[in-house]
Amino acid sequence: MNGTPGPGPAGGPAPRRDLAAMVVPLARALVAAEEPVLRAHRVSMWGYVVLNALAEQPVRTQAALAQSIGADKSRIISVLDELQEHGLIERRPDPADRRVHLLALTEAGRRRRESVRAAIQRQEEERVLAALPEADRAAFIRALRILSTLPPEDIRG
Amino acid sequence: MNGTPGPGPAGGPAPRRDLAAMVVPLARALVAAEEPVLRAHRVSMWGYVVLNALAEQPVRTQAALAQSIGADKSRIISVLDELQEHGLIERRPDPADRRVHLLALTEAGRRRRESVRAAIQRQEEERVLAALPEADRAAFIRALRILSTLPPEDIRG
DNA sequence: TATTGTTATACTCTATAACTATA
DNA sequence: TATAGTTATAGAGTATAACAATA
Repeated sequence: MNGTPGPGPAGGPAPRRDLAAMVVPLARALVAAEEPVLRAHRVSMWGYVVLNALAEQPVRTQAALAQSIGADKSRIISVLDELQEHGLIERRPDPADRRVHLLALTEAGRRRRESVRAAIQRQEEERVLAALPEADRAAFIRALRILSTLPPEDIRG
Repeated sequence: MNGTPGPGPAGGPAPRRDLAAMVVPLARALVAAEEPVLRAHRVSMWGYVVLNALAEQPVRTQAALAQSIGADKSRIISVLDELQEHGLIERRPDPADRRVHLLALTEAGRRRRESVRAAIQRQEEERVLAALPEADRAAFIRALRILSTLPPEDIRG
């Protein structure tokens, strides 16, 4: 309700809520906001995560892909199955080691990812970033970029 | 690895990852960082959320409390049981309406919440905010404060 | 009949552990 | 024997629905 909640006139360090207490609800809201967009584009949340991962770092084995998105290797299998059925990725056995499946985006996959991304980011600009003082937007995104790529160990201690 | 990933020289709007793709991993890392602190203070994550909620808006019914923290009323019951066992909150039947239980922090609860909060925020200053350019820190917190209190409907559309 | 707190049930995710095929 | 991918099982967390007491 008010801008500076909390302790009285005594002063002291300006009180703030814990970062987690602010970031977690924001994360939930952002994910919820993506859901209708993803549905409209016929892609699941994990499917979109995988499309992004493959677009950012072209080829990899399934285990490496899983690790890069913080998932278990068993968890992404149904996701890959579905993406493949829809023609968005290719899975081809590696001639050099027939145990591994080489992963690659198809052209359709690349296009799909682009249109989902455009729709999501447009919504973010209009509904999220627009709520911020214009002078703070760049700093906010800069901070997010830094913190989201910080190794979790650095944060845990 | 590099500051400005992505598309080549063509230009266009500076590419960025989706906000959700940055905020979700950050949220996970922040929660993971709180866990050892909470364990050391013998409070569960949900317990701490409840202590904070009660400290910020003193008295309320269980249903209202649940709603204020985005949980189902059935989900907080075991949490309240445990906090009460530990003497951190009081649950007293409302004389005016004997269906409702009036909730209140005990003095021990208030103190416990304060020490957990101090420990968590100290860690956040040292490990998270310290990673940001100093000029960006205030803007980052300002932005979080605004966005985390934005009604989810405003974000979803 | 509607509402508060509670308990019981079901469902969704996720992690773990077995299994196969290659190496 | 060790590893990549897959499948099956089990566990945690959450939501939904039924219940008793009170209004």
